[in-house]
Amino acid sequence: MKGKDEFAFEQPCPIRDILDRIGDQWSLLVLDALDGRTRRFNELLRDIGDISKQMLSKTLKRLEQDGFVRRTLYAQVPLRVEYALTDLGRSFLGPLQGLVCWADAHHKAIVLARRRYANGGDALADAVL
Amino acid sequence: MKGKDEFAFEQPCPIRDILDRIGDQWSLLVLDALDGRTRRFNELLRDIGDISKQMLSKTLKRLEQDGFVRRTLYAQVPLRVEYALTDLGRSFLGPLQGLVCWADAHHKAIVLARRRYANGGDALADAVL
DNA sequence: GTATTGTGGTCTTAAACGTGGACCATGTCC
DNA sequence: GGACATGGTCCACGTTTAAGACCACAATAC
Repeated sequence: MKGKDEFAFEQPCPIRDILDRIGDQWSLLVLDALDGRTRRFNELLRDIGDISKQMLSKTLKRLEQDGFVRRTLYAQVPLRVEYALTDLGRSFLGPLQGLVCWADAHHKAIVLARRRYANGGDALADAVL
Repeated sequence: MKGKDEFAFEQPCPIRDILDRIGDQWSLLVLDALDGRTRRFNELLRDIGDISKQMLSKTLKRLEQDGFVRRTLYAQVPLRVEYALTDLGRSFLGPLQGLVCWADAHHKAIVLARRRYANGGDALADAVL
C-alpha cells in the first residue's frame, strides 16, 4: 500500500504492468500448481515445497486481486479455504504452457551455456580488440 | 556466487530452473528490448527507463551466462559494448510473444478485477458460510 | 486431562536484495 | 578548465524476503 500500488492503475504498458505482478518468482509456479485442480493453502505449500507461508499468502492475495484466482472460504470446523483459477487465470495457462514447453526443450542448452561460461567461456566476450 | 548458483546446475525441474533466471522482473524486459536490434548498455538503460545500472548489469550478465545474449566488446576510444540475442535468445521470443499478446488482450480485465477488489470486492470472498 | 497435530494465516526478526548516486579512466566538446 | 559520454562497479540505505514463533480452534493420541 506504498507508492507503487497507488500508481499501478495507470501503468501505460500492459506487459510491464503484468510482469510487475506475475513476474515475481512464485506467481507462475502457483498458477501452474492450480492448473486443473482446486487446492487448499497447505496443499499448495507442500506442492511447491520451497515457498514460505508468507510468500504464498501474499502471492495468492495478489493473484486474487488481479482476478487470476478465486478464494472460497468454507466455515467448517477446522476452517477450510480453497483456491481455484478463474476464467482469466485459465486463459493465462495457454501462454504459460508455451513457456513451460520452451523450458523443457531448451533446458539442456542453457545448462550447457552456463557450464561453458563457468569454464572461462569469456574467450568470446573479450575477443574483438 | 553464493550458494544459490552452486546448486543451480542440478535443478531437477526445467521450468523452475528457468523461472529462477528469467522470472526476475527485468530479464523479460531486456530480452524484449533486444528483440531484432543490437543495443548498447546505455541504450538499454534509456529504453527500459526505470532499471538501475546495477540491475541491468547483473541481468545482462546472467542472460549472457545462460546463453540468451552475446556481449561484444569493441576496443574503441570511448569504449563500446554491444548486446545482441543469440539463437537461443531469439528462439525464446516465441513463447515470450505469446505472453505479451495475452497481456495486451487481458490487461483491461485485470485492471477491472483490481478495481473491483479495491472497492470491497470481498463480497464474494467471504460468501460461503 | 493433557499433549500433539492440523487448519489458515499473521507477526517478528534478521538476512538478502534492489536503488540512487558517487566514482573511475578515457576522450570530446565548449 | 569543466561538463558530458562511455561501461560499469561500489557503497549506504531502504525495501523485500525467509524462517519460525504464534494464534484460536477442533480432533486425535496418550
